Amino acid sequence: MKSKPSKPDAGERVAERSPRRPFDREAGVVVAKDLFHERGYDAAGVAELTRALGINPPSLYAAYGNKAGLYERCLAIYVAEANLPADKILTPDRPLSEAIDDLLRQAVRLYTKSKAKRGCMVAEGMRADDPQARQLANAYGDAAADFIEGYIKRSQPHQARKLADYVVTTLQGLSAGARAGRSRARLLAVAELAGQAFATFLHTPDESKGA
Amino acid sequence: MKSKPSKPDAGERVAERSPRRPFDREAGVVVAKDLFHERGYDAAGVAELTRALGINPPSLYAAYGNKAGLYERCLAIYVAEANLPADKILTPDRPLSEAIDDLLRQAVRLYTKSKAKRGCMVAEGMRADDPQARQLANAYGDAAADFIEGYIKRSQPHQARKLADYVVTTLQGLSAGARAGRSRARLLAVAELAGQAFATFLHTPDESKGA
DNA sequence: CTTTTTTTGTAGTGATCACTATAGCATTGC
DNA sequence: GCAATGCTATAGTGATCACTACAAAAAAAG
Repeated sequence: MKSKPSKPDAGERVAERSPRRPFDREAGVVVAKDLFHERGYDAAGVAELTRALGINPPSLYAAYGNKAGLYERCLAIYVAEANLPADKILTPDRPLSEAIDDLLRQAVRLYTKSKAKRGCMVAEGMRADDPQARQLANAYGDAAADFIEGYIKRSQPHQARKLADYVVTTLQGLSAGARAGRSRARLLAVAELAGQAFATFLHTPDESKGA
Repeated sequence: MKSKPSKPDAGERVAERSPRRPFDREAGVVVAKDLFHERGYDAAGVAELTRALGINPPSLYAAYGNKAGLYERCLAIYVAEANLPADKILTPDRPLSEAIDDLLRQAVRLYTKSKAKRGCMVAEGMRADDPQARQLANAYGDAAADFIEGYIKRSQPHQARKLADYVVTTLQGLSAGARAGRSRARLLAVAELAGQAFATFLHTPDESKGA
């Protein structure tokens, strides 16, 4: 993507002191993020986005490059907002099973916080029809999965991947359930079950036959 | 793979390459089902469908009503094909935890059987952007969830819903994982964990606070 | 045979998709 | 003030969406 070069050798004095603010780009990203979260990448059209931002299509493309560029920035602030602060939940000073249980519960609370914005924006973005959007979301999803695996590996180096896969799969299922309209209470019950299940995994050595 | 003639006295003459030959509706549904499964309802366009069926749009609409109507028939034969024969797996004569474990494992095998047709067609259809398609898929998804819940209720009448939610959530997570390209081995490991977790749920009384 | 019904192919419907060329307008440097 | 600059809105790009009017052609009915 391009940062901001308007011309190759034009004057470098580009409005650094009093930047005219035609429309707030950052605020626009927030609005677009909510719309992407609510409708999904594919269903959220450019016309709908520009209407929500109160701008016209050329302004969107001038500011963010294209639809995927705007989506990229939306994803960035979605994870930066730390709605599910994995680094705050998965801390080394608490028992592994307790941390994972907390992660799952807080995930459910996040996924069901808003009636409109259900589920995890990253997890849902990973299933977009547009390959570019999918790749963008996958990057964040993979990073989250690696983070979880790395955290588990501290306590359970042998089956960290398997356990991380279990957590990620559960999170994806919870996100799907939230998107399908399942109530917070029911999803919390599932998270609770998964959490206590995870605790039992740590007590059983490893009876899998592999694949 | 034509098993039943559409018309009793239509004769068996199946023109090989006639410019105007009637097309096999049943076979068309099978082809469309694969395409819907592979690309998803929204991404599978009518033009793509008609190209795959070797027909033109008017034939599709004359035969199936509209795109959603074709999708409905595809879903019907998808579940009728009994790729995941829940009624064969969840039988009353076997232990509950064993049956659930078997269900999860066979689900993973089904979801990862084809490289192109990943995941569960019903679960993925439940997240289509088109509300009609979503409703269609939801009908089958809810039926499956009710079936699982009813089966669990035989052995565990008190927490059947919670346990069924856990199983359904896990299935949705596995389908999402398969769709994301996660390997069969890793998903099978997750199914195994979820299966043994489910077994532990049956031994613990019920420490949940309910919803 | 002729007539009717069915079913196909050609072609095109308006709507919406992401995206942009162009020009108007406000701000900025001089 | 005056041109240069940058952002805006109007309007429209071709492509694709689901869907269909129409008529030729094949099969069925008489």
